[in-house]
Amino acid sequence: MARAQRTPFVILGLLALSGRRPRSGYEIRKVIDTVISSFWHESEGQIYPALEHLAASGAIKVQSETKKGRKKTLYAITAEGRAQLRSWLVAPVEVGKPRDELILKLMFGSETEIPDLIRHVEAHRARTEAGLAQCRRWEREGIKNPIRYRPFVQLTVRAGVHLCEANLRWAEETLQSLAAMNDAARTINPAKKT
Amino acid sequence: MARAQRTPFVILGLLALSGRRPRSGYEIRKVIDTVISSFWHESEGQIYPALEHLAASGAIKVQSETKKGRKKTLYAITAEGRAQLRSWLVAPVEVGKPRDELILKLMFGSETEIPDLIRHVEAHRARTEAGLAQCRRWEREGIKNPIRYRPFVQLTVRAGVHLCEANLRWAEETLQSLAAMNDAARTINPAKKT
DNA sequence: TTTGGCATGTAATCCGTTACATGATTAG
DNA sequence: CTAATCATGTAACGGATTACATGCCAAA
Repeated sequence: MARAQRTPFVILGLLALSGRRPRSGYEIRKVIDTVISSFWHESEGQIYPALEHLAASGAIKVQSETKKGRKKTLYAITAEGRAQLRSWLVAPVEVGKPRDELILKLMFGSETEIPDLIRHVEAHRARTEAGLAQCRRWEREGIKNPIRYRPFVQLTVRAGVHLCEANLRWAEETLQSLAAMNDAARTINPAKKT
Repeated sequence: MARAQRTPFVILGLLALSGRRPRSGYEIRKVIDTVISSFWHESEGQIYPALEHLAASGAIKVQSETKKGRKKTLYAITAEGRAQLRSWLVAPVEVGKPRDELILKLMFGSETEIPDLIRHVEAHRARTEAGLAQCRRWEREGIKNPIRYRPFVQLTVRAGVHLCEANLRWAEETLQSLAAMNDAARTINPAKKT
């Protein structure tokens, strides 16, 4: 049996949150790679086939619209789709198998030069700082832009904050350890460049 | 172009760390789902094909061994394989696309009952506590079991500690928020069960 | 006028997953 | 004796990724 596919539920969830307003496939794509991009992604080529399949199964309904000669296919969630979404929401969370390439490369650190590892961790720190800044912005935005599902968005933003801060603390600690290891190595072999 | 495959490099890395001792496919599998399982996994069906491919390309060499009538195929890394490993190790880390189902379900929290969300977060907390306990054990083991690559393992263990602690803090905070939201909801609609 | 964003898709391919198959050995 | 572990694989399937294709509209 194959792994449970979650793309349809992401679509259902976003259509449910959008309330009575139907959305086009393009809009769903945009929402996925902006508002939920920090904890979820979908491949481009998955959205439209999933939309088609959901419409065929009755979980969403199509409302085509022609505005200014330009046709859009808009989708709205049905009662059936909402029921499907709920049964998925209450099902136990399937925890993802870990795949952390940075940690893997550190694990194999004895096979490479310390400065290379330092570069990797510095890049990680930079990415994390950007992520934390984004989370902070979202926290502030949430306060002055109240919406029905805002409290839940805040929960996810807080997760981002906690995780980014932990990553930052670890990065600092690791950078210090690596610097110390590098100094020790240079003491033994002074030919090495910093 | 397809996504860069990392299975061969994981194998190469583990063979490099094992020093002069060659390993069987079975041993590699065991190592993957024990010592690096907290930050990396490989599917069962990937190891043997990857091993075959690496042997064909010259990155590893086969050393068959027959011990007590039982044949084992042992592999050791070659100079060529070590060079391939190093060029991968110094290449920029490819950051994984996020897929956090728990956060996703929280995001859609307005479509379900608060107690269901609480169960999800509690399960997450339990998993995280187990992970943290494991990391603590590894930290202690590392101290009394010094090996060549131990400092690098410690770096990865520290990452686990930082991340687990952050997850725990977030879980506590979130559980409190959810409890408050649940109380508020029950005040409005007292028919709901706790 | 040309760039970029809106809008909807398709196709090839590869990665990864699960499940199954097979047999020997060792510990309880 | 039998259950677990050692040991090596294979096959099918499906999901995911990337890249490409197409065309309209608005703004610079």
